Order: sequence, then C-alpha cells, then structure tokens
Amino acid sequence: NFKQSLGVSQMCFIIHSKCILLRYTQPGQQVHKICFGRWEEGRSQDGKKWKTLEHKGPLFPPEYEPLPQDVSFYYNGKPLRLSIVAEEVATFYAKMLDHEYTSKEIFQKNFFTDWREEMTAEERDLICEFSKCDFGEMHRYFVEQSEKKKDMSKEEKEVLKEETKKLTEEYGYCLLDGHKEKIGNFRVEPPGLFRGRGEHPKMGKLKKRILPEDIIINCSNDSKTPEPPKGHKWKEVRHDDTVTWLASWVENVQGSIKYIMLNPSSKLKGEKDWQKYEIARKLKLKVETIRKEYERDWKSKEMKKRQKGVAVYFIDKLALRAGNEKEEGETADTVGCCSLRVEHITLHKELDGQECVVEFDFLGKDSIRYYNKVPVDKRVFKNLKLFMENKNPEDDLFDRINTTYLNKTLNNSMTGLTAKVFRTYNASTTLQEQLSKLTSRMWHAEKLLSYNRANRAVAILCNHQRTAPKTFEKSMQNLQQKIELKQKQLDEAKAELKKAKSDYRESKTEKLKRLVEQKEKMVKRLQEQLKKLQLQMTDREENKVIALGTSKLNYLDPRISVAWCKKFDVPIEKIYNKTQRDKFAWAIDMTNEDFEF
DNA sequence: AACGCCACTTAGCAGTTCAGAA
DNA sequence: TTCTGAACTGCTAAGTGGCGTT
Repeated sequence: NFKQSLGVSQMCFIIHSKCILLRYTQPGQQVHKICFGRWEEGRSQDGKKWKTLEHKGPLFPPEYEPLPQDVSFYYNGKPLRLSIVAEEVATFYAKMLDHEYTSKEIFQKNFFTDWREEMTAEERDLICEFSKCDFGEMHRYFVEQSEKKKDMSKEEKEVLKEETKKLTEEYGYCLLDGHKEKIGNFRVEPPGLFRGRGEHPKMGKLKKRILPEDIIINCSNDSKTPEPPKGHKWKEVRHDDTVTWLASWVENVQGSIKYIMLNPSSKLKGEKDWQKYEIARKLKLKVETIRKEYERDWKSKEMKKRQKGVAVYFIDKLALRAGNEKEEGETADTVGCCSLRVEHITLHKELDGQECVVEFDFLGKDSIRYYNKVPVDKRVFKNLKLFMENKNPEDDLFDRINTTYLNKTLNNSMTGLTAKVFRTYNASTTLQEQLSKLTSRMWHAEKLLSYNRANRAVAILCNHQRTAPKTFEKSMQNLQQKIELKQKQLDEAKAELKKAKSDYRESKTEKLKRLVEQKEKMVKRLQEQLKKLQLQMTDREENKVIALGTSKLNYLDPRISVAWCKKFDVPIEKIYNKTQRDKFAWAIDMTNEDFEF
C-alpha cells in the first residue's frame, strides 16, 4: 500500500546489524531512505570484540604443479631436472625474470642462498654459482601459459569465474554475533619470493608455504570449529574474544604475524573507523590549546621538551608520521618525524625570498620520498640549529625523544590523542575547508573536478604518491590531439555562424533565421565540449604522481563528503565506488547535509 | 626506560574489469 | 564490435601504538 500510494515500483529493505533502511525512489526524484534504529558508537568498554564468531578457516593456495617434461632448468648450459621442492622455488624466480627486481644483486643473493637451502644434498653440491643458472626456458613456459589463459574462450573464463565465486561464498564470510560479515583476506598468502619496497635488505628471500600446522584459528568455543584440510591439523584453536582476527600465522621472512580479518564493510571495522574520526573531531576542539602548549615548549629549559615541541609542530603542520624506531638492517632505511636524522634536513636562513626555510629530504613509509621546503617559525628554526649542533649527519635529530614519550604527552593533553590523529584531523579539516569554497552554481563536471582538487590538496599534504601510469605520456598526447581537433571544429563552426548571420542580415527569411540558431547551438555545444576536455587535461596532469585513494579511504571523514553530496545534489556514486560505499555505509546512513566535521 | 610482542591501520602496486571512443 | 585507458580489486608490505615483562 505504501508503495502504491507513493507511486513507487520498487522498494527495498537494507538490513545492517544496527539499523534497517527502507530505500525507494519516487519517479523523477532522488532516492529516499528511511532509517529505523541507528549505528552504535563506542561499543563495550571491557575490550570484548564479539560474543560469537564462526567461520570456515582460511583458504589455502593450490599445491605446486611440477613442470612438464619438456621444460627444464639449465645449469652450466645443460638441462637439469630438479627435485620437486627445489623446482618450485626455481619457478618463483623464473616467473619474475622480466621484473627489474631480479637484476638487483641483493635480490639474487638472497634468493640463491634460500634456494640452496631447499635443495637436496646432491643439488646443493652441483649448483654453486648463480651465474651458471638459466631460467630462460622456464620463464618462456610461464609467459606462454599466461598467454594461453588470456586467449581462453568466453565459456572457459565463465567457468573459472563461477568457481572463484563459489569459493568466495564458502570461505569469504563469517558469522560474527550472528551477523554474516565479509572477510577481508580469506586466502593464506601463497609462497613466493619476498619483494620489499625500496632498498630492502631481505628482497628475494623465500617466503615459505604456510601449512595448516602453522595456523592458529580463533573462533568462539560454542561454534563449529573450522575443518583443517585432510590429513592436517591446526597449530592451535583458541577462543579469544578480545581480538578481531579469525586466523593467524607467523611469516618466515620478517618473523611478523599475519592475520585473517574482517572486510572494512563490517560493523566491527566500521565502528572503529567512526571512532577514529570522532577522536579527530575532538582534536579539532582542543587543537588551539595544544598548539599553544607546544609553542611554549619551544622555550623550555628542558631539551627533551623543546624537541618534543618541535616534533609535534612538524607532525601538526606537515602531517609527518610519528616515526617509530626500526631494527637496523632488517628493513629499508626509512624514517618518520621522531626518527629523522640530521642528514634529512637542511636549514636556510633565507631561500627564494623567504626566511627560516627548512628543506626536508628523506624516505618515508614505503620508501616514498618526502621533499619539501617549508618556512618555519623563527623559534623553531633556532631550536633546529641547536639540535643539530655537534652532531654527525647520521645522528638522530630528536635524540632525546621517541614516539612512546611523544604519544604519552599527547595523551595527557587529550584522551585518545596520538601522533597519527593529527594526520586524520588535518586531512579532514583541509577537505572541509576546500569544499566550503565551492558554490552550487557550478555545473556537474566542475563540481566533481573541484572535489578532486580538494581531495588532491589532502593527498599532497599527506604525501600520497604513485608512479605515473606507464601510458601517461601517450594518453596525454592523445588528449592533446583531441583538444586540437575540437578547437578546429569550433573555429569552423564559428566561421559558419558568422556567415549565416551575414546571410540572414541580407535576406531575413525564416529559414536563414533557423540556420543562425542552429549554428549558435553548435558553437555553444562545441565550446562546452572543449572546456570539458581542457578540464580533463588539467585534472589528469595534476594527478600524474598523486594518489587520491589513500586519503579518501583512510583520512577523510566520509561524513564530510556525504554531506557535501547532499548539499550540492551530487549523487554519492560519483564520489564513492561500490567498495567505498560499503566501507562508509555507516556514514552514508547517518549523515545529513549540515554535518560539520 | 628498554624491550619484545601483538594487533590493527595505512600504503602502493599489479592484474583485471569496465566503459566509452573509434 | 573492437580497442584503449581508466577505474577497481586484491594483495601484502610497512607503518602506528598498546601492553606486559624485565
């Protein structure tokens, strides 16, 4: 009846764990949603993450398939049949042959050492020199295989797709507190060669195959325990409701623990995400006080306090990461704020007409370069000079402090405050500020472009980079050509319009009048198309090495975007794709247009 | 305070899919 | 219908920060 009275053909209930939405579209109008119930903030205080948890355990990668008889590894120019285990490891290398990783000495060395460990005694005796190894034939075989896969018929591809879908349905979900939730990564990581980022000392090492005997399962004790693969046992089955993971194992290269966890769309993750932004909003209310506090620290008698004051200033102003200390030689040499070394900054009393400029140049997370020249407060500049006195380039800039101390003092200023909150706070504030400058008079494409601009401002602040797409230059050229063509068309159309007008002036017939109107329309359309292309060009150029996704997914309070969409009548689908809409379901459900971060 | 361990978020890349242009 | 480039998805490495122990 409700449907009929509204003249709506379709209506659906969207059932979240803590709210139910009734969703429908009235003809010619926007989508309506009626919300019953709401998301819960905070959650229980006792550290319990769930009451019940049931799942099927992780999905293992397929077993190794030996090479066909006519494909072989060559040593010293002669074909050599390897033992299954050694052959498998060799294929890892062979598959990567055209990647530049394999040309690096450390990569080769690490691989060769670990490979020899997997060989039989005889193989180890024989295969002593890496330079005599030839993986060419194996490599060609794998290239061929992937070609074949590409050339498969539509039907065959369909069958494969169906199979993965079935596996996802079986293993991709769990039951948490009685609700079906998507799992983030339900597959055990397959064996292979470790590829670190940047100059990683462990690149090329063998990442071993994980067996059920390595895996700890976590589920509730009254649930059906996942079945290990035939002939195998789990390492342990535990029932720990203070953690959110479903399974874990220790990885052999770095000795770190890997987890199977829920998808960001889950209630558990969503509420945590929400909480994160609430803390950042709390910082917004206190940030002025906190800024005064660290400015006072710049003058402290205690060197430790001064260093802290300057470090927090960097974290706040430049959105630097905290910079935990890392084990030397175990990972790539990267730093964050607290681990900055003297060699990473250069002080300029004056630079390009600005006073007190600090030049930063260091590798941050994922070995992404941070390069920036920033004019700073005079007192900060003086302090930095002081911190650098009598130090070697490789000494710590902030030698009296570390992230634990810094976070402890931050927590004293505001409960829940840590270094990373500043990044969230500054990112979200920047987005909101930038968006508030926009007007509703813009046309659609312009609105979206402006949103991207705002997003980009944040990405630049957080130094989120990407390697320029391989096809960038070419696609840019193509676009340029299109623009030139459009320009030419426009010029022609304009000339035609002019002619039509003068014709009309000479003999004012109805037919010629219509022609003028027609040509005017044509010119207008072409102008719009040209403008659109030019916008696209700027957008793409500015986006060349900037990654927008990271900030969108991790730093920008989605409620800002949702509110903006509502206010300016932009469909949310233009801003967030399906995955993102799932992740931010909590925000989409509860935000109206006057939300303020 | 130093250390080691653990749990969780944040990050860029590569392969795949999709949509619009030719 | 085919081709091309962008968007999306999955993957897993690399951070942050808390806690208990010494």
